[in-house]
Amino acid sequence: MNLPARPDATGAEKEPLLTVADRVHKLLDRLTPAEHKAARVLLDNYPLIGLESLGKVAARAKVSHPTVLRFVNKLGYDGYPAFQSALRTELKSRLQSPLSKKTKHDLRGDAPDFLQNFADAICSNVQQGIGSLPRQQFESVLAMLADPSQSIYLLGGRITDAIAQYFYMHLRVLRSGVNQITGPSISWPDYLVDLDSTKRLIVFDVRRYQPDVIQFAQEAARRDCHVVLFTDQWLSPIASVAKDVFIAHIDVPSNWDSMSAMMAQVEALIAALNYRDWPRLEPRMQEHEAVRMHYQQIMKPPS
Amino acid sequence: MNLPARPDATGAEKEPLLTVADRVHKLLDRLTPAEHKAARVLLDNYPLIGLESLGKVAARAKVSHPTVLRFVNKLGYDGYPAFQSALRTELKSRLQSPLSKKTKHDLRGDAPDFLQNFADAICSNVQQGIGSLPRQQFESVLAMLADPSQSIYLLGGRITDAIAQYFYMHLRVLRSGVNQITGPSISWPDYLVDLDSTKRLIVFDVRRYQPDVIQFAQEAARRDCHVVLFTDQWLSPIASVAKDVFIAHIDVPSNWDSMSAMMAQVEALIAALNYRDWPRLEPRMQEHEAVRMHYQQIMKPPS
DNA sequence: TCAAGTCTGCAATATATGGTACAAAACACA
DNA sequence: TGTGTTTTGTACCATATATTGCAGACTTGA
Repeated sequence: MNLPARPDATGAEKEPLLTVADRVHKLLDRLTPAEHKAARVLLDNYPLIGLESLGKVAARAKVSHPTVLRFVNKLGYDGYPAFQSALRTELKSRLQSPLSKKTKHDLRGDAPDFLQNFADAICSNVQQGIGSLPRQQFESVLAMLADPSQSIYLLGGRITDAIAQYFYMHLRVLRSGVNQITGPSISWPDYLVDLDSTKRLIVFDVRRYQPDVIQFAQEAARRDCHVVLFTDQWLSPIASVAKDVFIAHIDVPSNWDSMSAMMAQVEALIAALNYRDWPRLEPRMQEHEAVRMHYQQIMKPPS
Repeated sequence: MNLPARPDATGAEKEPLLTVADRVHKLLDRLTPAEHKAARVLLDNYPLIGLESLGKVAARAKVSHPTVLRFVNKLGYDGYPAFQSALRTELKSRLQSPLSKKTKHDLRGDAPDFLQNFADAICSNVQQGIGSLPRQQFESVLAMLADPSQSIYLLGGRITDAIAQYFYMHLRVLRSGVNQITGPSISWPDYLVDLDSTKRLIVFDVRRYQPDVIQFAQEAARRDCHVVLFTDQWLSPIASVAKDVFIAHIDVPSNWDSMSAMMAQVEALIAALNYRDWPRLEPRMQEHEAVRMHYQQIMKPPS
């Protein structure tokens, strides 16, 4: 699925396609002797030396600080920090895809496969989102979900509402006392009356953080309601009032964010809850299944 | 979170081999709340965030500079530069071993546990689901989604309805003529009147295939409506009447199925659609954004 | 409720770092 | 050898960054 050359409307897209090393190679012969020394040191210790300070690099190359700086400017970066930033982003993508053939693709001008990149990015997000779960927090939320005496309220934003609903549908089967807050936000305050220290609010909020969701969560927290937040790596403002925060990366090579990692976290919670409390849950789930089957029967017109 | 008896290897600890992440995990529980936030930010963006400046990390974690510094000191490093230096050395060795094997395991020194298995299973599903997309079919569905003259109807089952909603929320922004079929299934037949050969039905159905969904899709197909199906590897009965079928694996080590791979497919479609038709979509999306912002403004009570 | 202790951000400070101006050095060419 | 140009390092400055002290905020336990 090599999508055709993308209309360059967003700009700033071309720069990252060239790695720092690429740029160095390209103008290696046009460099002055002292700058050449700096370039060699960079290439020989690529890329980590570039993350050291300007002075360290200069010392290693046995040239003066300004020489290194001039070299970096010639590479096309607006200052040493910009250069370091470019290195970091490069390093980031290299770390994410262990089988890093990316550079080769780029060098050849080969468009890397769009779908494959996309899948890789999502996997990376999923691994990150599940790997970084602090176990203690995970356990405590699990205990909370397992305790039927603690009523649970679920709320999501415009996009994340689907995740909230997904979670809701599962929790409904597993326990009682689960509520989904839906409808126009003007009607949400009705729920606030119920939200006190004996209740739990699970809220989803990702970037372009939604004012009405934030306000609701803050108000709930003010009423001593235990707030559990699912958010992205840039943290919703709700994070400061939430007792538990689950972070999932949502960035993928797209104009849209990806909720897959967040979904995975939710699914992990559901799976763990099941695993943990199976003896207690089994009868309830079987009954659930039986009731649903029976209901389907009586709804079906006799044919 | 090793749900089955945790191995909890108590081997002799090799001090010098402790990675930064190891240290963080070790004293995660002993950290103060603000320090905990810093730790989370570090782990969630590990390790590159640690190479940013103290201030950047503090800002990201929404705590003060000194808090981050105190956290770093607790880790056992003599100042922030020392901490960064440790990260660089660690990164260096990781970059040298080409197949950076199972980072998560190494970082924790743990046996693979429940969560890790879960994440691996999901990733495998995602890769499979996206890798196996026939490109021609992908392209044709893409063209269909891009054509505003073809009205689209979305339908999901009990669990997959959340995915349908998720897709709907995105498509709504990208184009007009998108409808979500919701509510009790008894009311769905109303929609059938509209479904003819000029309309497209996108239906989600996974195992325990839902009779009402199946029946609706079959009836739509009989009326010459082009049906696109998202299903699992065991194929919903709808597959036989659908013009396009997307298959996602849904099995994970859990009593519940995982919709993550299906979600990833949907997100890939959205991303590709964006990528492909960006020039045409951009004005619409910007207007969408502007309208939403403006609406938020006028809804906000003057304070 | 109060008092002891802990935690945390603000502000001040010291230091490191990046950036610039300029002059010495090296070079090219007559 | 001299002159104009390029290259390079020194010295300086401005800013960013790390570090420390302290006081207010918060928690804890009686």
